[in-house]
Amino acid sequence: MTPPTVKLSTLKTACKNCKLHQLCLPLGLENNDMEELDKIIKRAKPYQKGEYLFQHGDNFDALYAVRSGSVKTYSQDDNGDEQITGFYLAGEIMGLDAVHQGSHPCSAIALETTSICKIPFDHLENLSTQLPSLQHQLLRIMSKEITEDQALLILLGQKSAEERVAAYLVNMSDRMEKRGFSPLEFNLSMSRKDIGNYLGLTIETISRTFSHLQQIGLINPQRKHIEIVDSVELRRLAGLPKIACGMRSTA
Amino acid sequence: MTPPTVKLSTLKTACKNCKLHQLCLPLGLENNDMEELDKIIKRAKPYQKGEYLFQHGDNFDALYAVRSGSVKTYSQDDNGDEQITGFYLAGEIMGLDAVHQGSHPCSAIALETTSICKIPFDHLENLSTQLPSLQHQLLRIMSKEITEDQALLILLGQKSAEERVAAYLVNMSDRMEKRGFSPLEFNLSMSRKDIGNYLGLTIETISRTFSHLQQIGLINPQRKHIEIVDSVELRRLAGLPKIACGMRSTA
DNA sequence: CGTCCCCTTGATGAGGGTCAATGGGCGTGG
DNA sequence: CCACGCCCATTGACCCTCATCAAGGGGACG
Repeated sequence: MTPPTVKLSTLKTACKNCKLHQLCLPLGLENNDMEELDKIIKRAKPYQKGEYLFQHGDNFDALYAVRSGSVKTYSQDDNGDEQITGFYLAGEIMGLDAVHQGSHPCSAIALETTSICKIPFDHLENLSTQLPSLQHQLLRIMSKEITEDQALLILLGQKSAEERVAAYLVNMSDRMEKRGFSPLEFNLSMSRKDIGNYLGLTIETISRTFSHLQQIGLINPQRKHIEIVDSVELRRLAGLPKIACGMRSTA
Repeated sequence: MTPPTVKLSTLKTACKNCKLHQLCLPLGLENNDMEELDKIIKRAKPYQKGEYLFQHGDNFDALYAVRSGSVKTYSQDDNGDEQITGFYLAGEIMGLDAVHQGSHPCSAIALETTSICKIPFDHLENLSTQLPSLQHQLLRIMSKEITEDQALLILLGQKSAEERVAAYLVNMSDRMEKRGFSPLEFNLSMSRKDIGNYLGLTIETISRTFSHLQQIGLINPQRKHIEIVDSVELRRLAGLPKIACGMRSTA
């Protein structure tokens, strides 16, 4: 099932009333600090599927936190080759890579109807000097982004197609669970093509690998809907014996 | 030529007298702010080739800035697969990925005799709340790390062996130039094996690609010593028409 | 001078890319 | 409500790049 549609009333919820605040920037903030953060956050109308949040080269002025829905980000080089660098779910923050250049090095597109909290970066920086716990959390989130990119590097540099797909599914499963959804049955908002690009594989390989994982009884894919049949074995295949270890997780 | 050996006297140079400060953390700091930063930095004796700066799982308490020499960092997963995530030259900063977990997710090994500035992270965080320009620079450096990892993702996800190697050489060339060395003639401190691992290729493929690039008159590799014969064409092959664009650069 | 390690080069094969055809939802319009 | 068309996904056949296996060269260092 897709994440439940969010009523417009809840779209404007303040951070301290937002059920995501344990997954998001406010993590670790006192209540009154959270109110300060809340004051600078802008909540606009939802983006439709396929709509750009920002594009490569756009001036950077704010971070984007997913409130509901999902987003893909991709960078492209001068040849036009595109690489999806991340899928972002509720509570996750985009735009951290833009701080350095002052402009966005990648583009972000909504994968479904998606609502967003925009956090003006200059205000956030100012506030961070006054709230050490906010500065700390901001640094932690950037650090996590690095860790996740590096986990993806291992995947692309060292792993077979099957290992990559298994790791991807395990990662999505863990992230679904963190958001209160079933870890064993969920919908992927991204296409096979997107998954393939993200994992450095072609759409055909993704499709074949899904089929094979189904044949050996690990998953049961029905188009976008994924049922994980044998979570233990899937994790073993992914090379992640225990719980999540890298890629985009949360907290 | 390897970067010139640094006399011990210069090892203890304060930030404001360090010729690297335009490439390093102090970038953008006023002179007296730089002195504040300087007070918290620790400069230990050089690491020998092959020596660990820190290892996967070590408690995180400081960032590591390269003063001279070079370092490789690599992460490993539960299967023991290793992926080199970066090569760090003078002025570049390691350990940013450890902020999130509070322990190092990767290991760092000196590729040659290397001197380091250790920056205790709790002190740095405290100082950052007092010096907005330091906080800003810290965020910029973390952001740059993300951008560079994402450039490597494009390389691993989308590019052929030849394109990867060409991009790697162009990147090294640009970084050498930023440090005042010749961009057309320099020494690689890392082995072919390390380059291969970094680029998601085998040592044999690296060797063959070097040979081929030599045959078509783009480079002239003599073991560790690389001469770039046709920089323009090499950049074109790398898909980087103009100047540097991604991977680890500096500033 | 010998040994070790790193690098180079060649031969072979597999994993996954490419090309092509078919199937199945879903949205749109009649 | 149904029909059409489009897009996404699946599956098969073939091929290419790069990994693997193997052998040999050449510095560096004792």
